[in-house]
Amino acid sequence: MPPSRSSWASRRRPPARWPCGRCSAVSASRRQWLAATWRRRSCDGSGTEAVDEAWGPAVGLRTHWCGELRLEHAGARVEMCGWVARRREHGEHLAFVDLRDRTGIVQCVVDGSVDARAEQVLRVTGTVRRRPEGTANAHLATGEVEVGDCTVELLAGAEPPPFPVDARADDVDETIRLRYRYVDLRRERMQRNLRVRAAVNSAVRRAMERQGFVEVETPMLMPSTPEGAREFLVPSRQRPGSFYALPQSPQLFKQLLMVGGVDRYYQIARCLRDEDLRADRQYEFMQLDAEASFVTQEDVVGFISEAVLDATEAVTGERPAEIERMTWHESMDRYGVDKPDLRFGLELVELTPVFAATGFRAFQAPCVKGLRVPGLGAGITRGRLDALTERAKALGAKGLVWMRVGEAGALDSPVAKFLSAEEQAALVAAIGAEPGDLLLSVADEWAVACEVLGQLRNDLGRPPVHEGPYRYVWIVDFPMFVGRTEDGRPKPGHHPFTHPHPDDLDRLEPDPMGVRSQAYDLVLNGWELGSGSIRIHEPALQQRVFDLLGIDEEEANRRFGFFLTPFRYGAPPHGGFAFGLDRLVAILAGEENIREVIAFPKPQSGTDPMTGAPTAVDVAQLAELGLRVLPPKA
RNA sequence: GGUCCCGUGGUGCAGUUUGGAGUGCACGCCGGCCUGUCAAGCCGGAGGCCGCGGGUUCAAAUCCCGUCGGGACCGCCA
Repeated sequence: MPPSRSSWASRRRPPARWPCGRCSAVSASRRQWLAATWRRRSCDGSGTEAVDEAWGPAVGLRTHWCGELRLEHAGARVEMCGWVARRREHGEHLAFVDLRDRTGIVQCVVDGSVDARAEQVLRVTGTVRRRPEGTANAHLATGEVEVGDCTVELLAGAEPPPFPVDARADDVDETIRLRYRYVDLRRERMQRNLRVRAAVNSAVRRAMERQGFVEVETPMLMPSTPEGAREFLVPSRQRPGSFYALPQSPQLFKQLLMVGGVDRYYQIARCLRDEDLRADRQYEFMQLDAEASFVTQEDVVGFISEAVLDATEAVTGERPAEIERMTWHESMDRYGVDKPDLRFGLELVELTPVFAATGFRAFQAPCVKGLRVPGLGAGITRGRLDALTERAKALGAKGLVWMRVGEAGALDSPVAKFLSAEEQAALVAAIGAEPGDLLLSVADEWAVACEVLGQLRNDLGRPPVHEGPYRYVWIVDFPMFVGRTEDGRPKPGHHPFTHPHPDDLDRLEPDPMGVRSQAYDLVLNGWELGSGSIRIHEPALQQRVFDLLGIDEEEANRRFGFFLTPFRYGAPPHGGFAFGLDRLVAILAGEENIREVIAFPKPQSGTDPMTGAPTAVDVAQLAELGLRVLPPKA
């Protein structure tokens, strides 16, 4: 069932300052286009009014900001600086110039002609006045007033912009937007996203400091640790042939800060990973990184909850309810993923008991899971059903059973004839089927059945990022190990320093795959914001875990030596967390793609259309580093 | 490394299925007109190696092969 929209709708009201096409002089086609634009803007992360305040004093070449002028300013002599958003000339006696700065747009009236071109930089001096009767513009925050008797001073000329500097640029090829990012950033959407980001950073800092955390910076140049993500390497000039690595995260250093008695550390840290880019991944990204000593998992969860709830409130003006908890097992069982989107229902239904004694071979499996999609059964095409089946197979299922629910609960499905009347009735009852529903089912190992249906659930029901409430959830009790290596060793689910769940310590050796860890993820609307854990601080326990992983003392010292030695000098119990600020900002700004909330991001290719990076470098520069570039592979 | 989608004046799109002159739409740009517009309006104009290379053909934006660029996803991201 769709998420409740009532509270959301009131918060996400359309920003009245956008044109809606009701202006009489606009042609029919333009009016249609404007209306479409207005609709699009109206649901595009506009619940961010809380950040549209506090511009600071207008000083220097200006006395006021463009976007702040209201009726109360009528009569004031004002000076403003900005870019020409729009010019409307009416012959030699009257011209309008819409001047834009980061706060908004105001209409300036020139009694005469003006040679203003788009995106020129102007300083305008004039007098604020109420607009003449009938000429107010309800779509502009400053629409009740205008600046009259204007004189215009040209501060800088401008070539025509490569794309319209307004909402139309949303449709422009992203490479072009990035090549001219300095133009793109003038747009309201980009300005708003930057302010949302700043508000989140600020709120997070204040929350951490209020809770006694101290900001400490950690090195960007560190030794390479080939675990996990691929690293960026930096060649050493003084020691040719040796390399630094840029940090994937401050993980190791923050634990050393705990040994160092800092007790509560946080940092808004830049992290770098040389992995392929995605809508939610950049080479370089920002994390709130935190660690605390002498604390439990509950304490860490509390600290971080405070930070993200503060950040949410700072952006939206509303504080979400306390963040709920869910075990990893429950999340997989009910939603089929470890990062459930709780904005919509479509929960997975347990059907194993229903088919415990079935004669239908496809359902003779350790686990049978079902998904009821209300109303989708009516009118769905065979092609769509085939596509769903293919999707399920691509996700690892042996197949997908689909059933359309007809009148009186009759099941329309290629496999209906294999199911007894009792089984069909029990299925309808268990899953709560109604006429018109589409039922999907996967039978397999528990994990496969859950994961496949969980992905289909997202495919079929997940709302756009800017819709619905903010549904944070903590996923706890992750398994300590996930899968096995080729030689049968368990693989760590989080990282090898994660503390096992205290209740499971005795099962570590006999049943490692059944051991839970004290690792926890924070999830918001189906996005994994970040993860954390209580760390192992006892060398003996660390050795037990290394033994399980097949890491002997020699290898441990070689790989983690600088990190393990300090733990012999008195390491407090500690744990921490890190979450991705770019992702949090994107969701709070209503953006599907974190590139929209980064001032200068890189596209999927990893190259920068504006600066050209990465570039070749001079041979002499390489020689100084003791490097030579191999010829390209044939 | 893989799968799929997209490259047509400065921008966004039609046109490609079924080959027939760079054919069209909206915006922008340049010039002119216009005293209340507001993503102004009216008139006129300029602007194209249809990403690039090769092939098929009398003829290629269109069909085929390759390549480059961009995007989404899988792998990857402890």
